[in-house]
Amino acid sequence: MDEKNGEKRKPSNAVIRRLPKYYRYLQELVARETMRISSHELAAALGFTASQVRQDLNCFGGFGQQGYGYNVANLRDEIASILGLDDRQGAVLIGAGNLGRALLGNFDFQDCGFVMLAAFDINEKIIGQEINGISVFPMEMLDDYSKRYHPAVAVLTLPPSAVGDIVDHLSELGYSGVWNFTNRDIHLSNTTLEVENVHFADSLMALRYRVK
Amino acid sequence: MDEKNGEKRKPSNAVIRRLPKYYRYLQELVARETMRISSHELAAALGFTASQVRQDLNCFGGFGQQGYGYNVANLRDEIASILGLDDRQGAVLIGAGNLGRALLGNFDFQDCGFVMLAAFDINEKIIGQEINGISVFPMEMLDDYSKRYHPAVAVLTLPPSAVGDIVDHLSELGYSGVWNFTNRDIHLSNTTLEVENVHFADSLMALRYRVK
DNA sequence: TAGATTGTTAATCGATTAACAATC
DNA sequence: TAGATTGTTAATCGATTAACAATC
Repeated sequence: MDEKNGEKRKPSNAVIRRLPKYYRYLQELVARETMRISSHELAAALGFTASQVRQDLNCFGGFGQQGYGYNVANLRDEIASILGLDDRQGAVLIGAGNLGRALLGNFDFQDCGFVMLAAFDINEKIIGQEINGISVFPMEMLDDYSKRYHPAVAVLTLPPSAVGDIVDHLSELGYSGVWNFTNRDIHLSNTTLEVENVHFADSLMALRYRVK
Repeated sequence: MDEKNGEKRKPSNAVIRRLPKYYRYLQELVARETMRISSHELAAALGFTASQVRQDLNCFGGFGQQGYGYNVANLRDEIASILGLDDRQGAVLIGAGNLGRALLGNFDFQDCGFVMLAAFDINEKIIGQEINGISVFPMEMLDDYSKRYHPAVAVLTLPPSAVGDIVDHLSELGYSGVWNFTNRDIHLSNTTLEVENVHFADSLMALRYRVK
């Protein structure tokens, strides 16, 4: 096979994490009706280097044209497709407290390639509510619901104390990813569950270090 | 001077971002009354390598002891001190919507070396409320308040459309950092303002890529 | 003392940057 | 065509890993 068929080299994590930034900026350019952009311009706007931009994009294919640059709308679409944003997967939210409700109310899951299907909570006062069109079901219904609708991803916005072994359980239920807002890192090697940790505290501590 | 006085080499960003993870885990160990830990154990718990752990820590000093390892409580304190968690700086929150209120209500700013002083909003219904002991003032009071109390950091939880040139203004007001939850990247080179971007969308898109 | 584990230097690996021929 | 800019290879830089003498 000799590593020549299909895509070039497997994109590193660093590359993947830059893709949303390209996407977001290209989206802006489309809105402003900009037609073309060079790797230099793109780099300048995002604080990267032109080399880096070209290297990044060439992990996935040659989207540019010599002497011209990149077609903005086309590149935006290509990156959307690489990330999977052109195809929506189901998601549920577990823990409809303040943060959970803030996400349900304000965050655009569709933009990120997901459809928010339902929320689950243990709090009687919250169960039965509808937030931005999403119903909050009792936690006991999670299993049945998951088996019926097969959501791909669970958003964990419950208190750290309530996490327990829910992650293993989600894996058993067939989830393929977890967006983890609980204040504990989840790193499993034994399952195929993809975990994306969002650590507010880590982020703020890094800022604390820098403002000393 | 020859780069031999004081700390060894300047810690890279990658190192800084691992410090909160060490800190968090050491905090747990202290709670469990574990006395000592080796670089191997620490590495295993966090998914790093022992070499990496020792390299990281030795950016700041030799906190261990041959044949023994590291004293848990001592190392925890050292890292807290490096991050600045042993000294609190003032912070204000700008935009007391859902996300802002979720942070005010649930997030422990003290743990991260800050004291939340006040919140600001333009919404009449929110102004005057008190959330977890923090008063919400009208946006117009931000300037006076900042000049009087000199908070170090502003937490930006306002809608992207409302951001405008607030960041430049904060810089003028003497802020030294911004914790940015608005969905636009802020990268300035001209000011000394430290910016920490929290990008939910980028994070979820990265997960979307991995669950394909 | 013998065993364990650090601090630190050297080797490796991977990611970023530079350079340039290809070509629109 | 001449100028611009890509795709890609090579060079550099930085971060991670390995190795081991120092030493508790």
